[in-house]
Amino acid sequence: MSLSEKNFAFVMHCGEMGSRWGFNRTIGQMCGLLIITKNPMTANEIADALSISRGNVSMGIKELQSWQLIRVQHIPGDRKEYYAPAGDIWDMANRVFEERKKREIEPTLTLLRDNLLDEASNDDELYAQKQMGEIHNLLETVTKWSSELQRLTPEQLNKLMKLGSGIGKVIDLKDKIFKKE
Amino acid sequence: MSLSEKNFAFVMHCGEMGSRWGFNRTIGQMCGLLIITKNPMTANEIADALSISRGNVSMGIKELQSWQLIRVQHIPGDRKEYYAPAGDIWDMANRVFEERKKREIEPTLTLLRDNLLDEASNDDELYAQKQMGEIHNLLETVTKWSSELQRLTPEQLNKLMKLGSGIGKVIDLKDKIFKKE
DNA sequence: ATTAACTTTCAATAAATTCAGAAACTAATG
DNA sequence: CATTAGTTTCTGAATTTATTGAAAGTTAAT
Repeated sequence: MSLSEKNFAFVMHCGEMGSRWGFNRTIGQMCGLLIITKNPMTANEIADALSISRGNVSMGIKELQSWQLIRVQHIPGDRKEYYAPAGDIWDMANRVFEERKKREIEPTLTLLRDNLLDEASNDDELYAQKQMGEIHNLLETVTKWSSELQRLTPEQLNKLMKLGSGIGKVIDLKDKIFKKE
Repeated sequence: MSLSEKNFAFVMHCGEMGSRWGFNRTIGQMCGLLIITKNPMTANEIADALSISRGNVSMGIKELQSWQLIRVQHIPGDRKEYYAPAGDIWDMANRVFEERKKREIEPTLTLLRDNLLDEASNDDELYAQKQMGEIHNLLETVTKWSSELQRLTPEQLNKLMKLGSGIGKVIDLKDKIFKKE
């Protein structure tokens, strides 16, 4: 079974975006392919569909599993492993987001925390620490926020978004309520 | 003037994170360096501080300017260009975020919009389109949300965050209000 | 108009990443 | 336990990306 032109274009696009999203081209393609393919696929089918080596597929599978983006399925009486996306689009996006947070934010937070523990011993260090403090705050805020948001279902999120002229209003809203109650 | 050990560690860390944040090692280092250095620096000072070539610094500057992360300053009676961060940490983070949205989300949105215009001509395409539709929704939501959030000052954001046990509550809040008013 | 101070560009090279394909491994089957 | 169907690991080649340093470009002062 080979891909329609449009579906193929999508898969190739996923490849091009792959590295921006945190993995590499092949892995991006594999991910896109599995998402738009109704039935789980074997490693060989993936290799054929994308014209890449079997070994490469194996590596890619390992990587996608480490991101928790795909899962293995077995078909009774068949020894092959079948791969499918792990969860719906929303789930997958959350996982990517989570993983990227781990890679892009957490290491820096750790370093900054350490660094901020020590006293600054001169003017340059004082200024540097001030700036690092700012970054630290920012990253903590982003982290907290994203975990709040991830708790919401897409529906809740949509609701929230439709609040009107911006989330800023919500703050006023909240103030109003606290006055009333 | 050379960096203290701690500041140097920070700059090197920025380098290591550089590629994760969307640029490369050198550019990450340059960005970190300029952020923690109180006074604007010349290209040569940057090259010295990081032990990289003058040409490389020039490239890096161009790139950082394209991200709108640094700006040039002139000192009267001095022909050299002095570089400094453009804005505070919050501003810079917003710019990085904005730029990454442009690179990581917008191209996909464009492709998906195109792809979703056509009728699916068979079962496989139908399923694929359903999935692409999901991705499209997700990305639109993320895009809208992030622009809402970026309008807020850090203070507003903090206020919002302190709403208590999660932003989810705000939705209930909103429902309550609509009943009342 | 020439020089000096500085910046940018670009071709050559170095370094890192990706990938195919072969070899090694694992587990089910007879 | 030997065979076979399947998966994983590894190596070096190819590709891509980053970096240098020299040459070209720019600008301001003399």
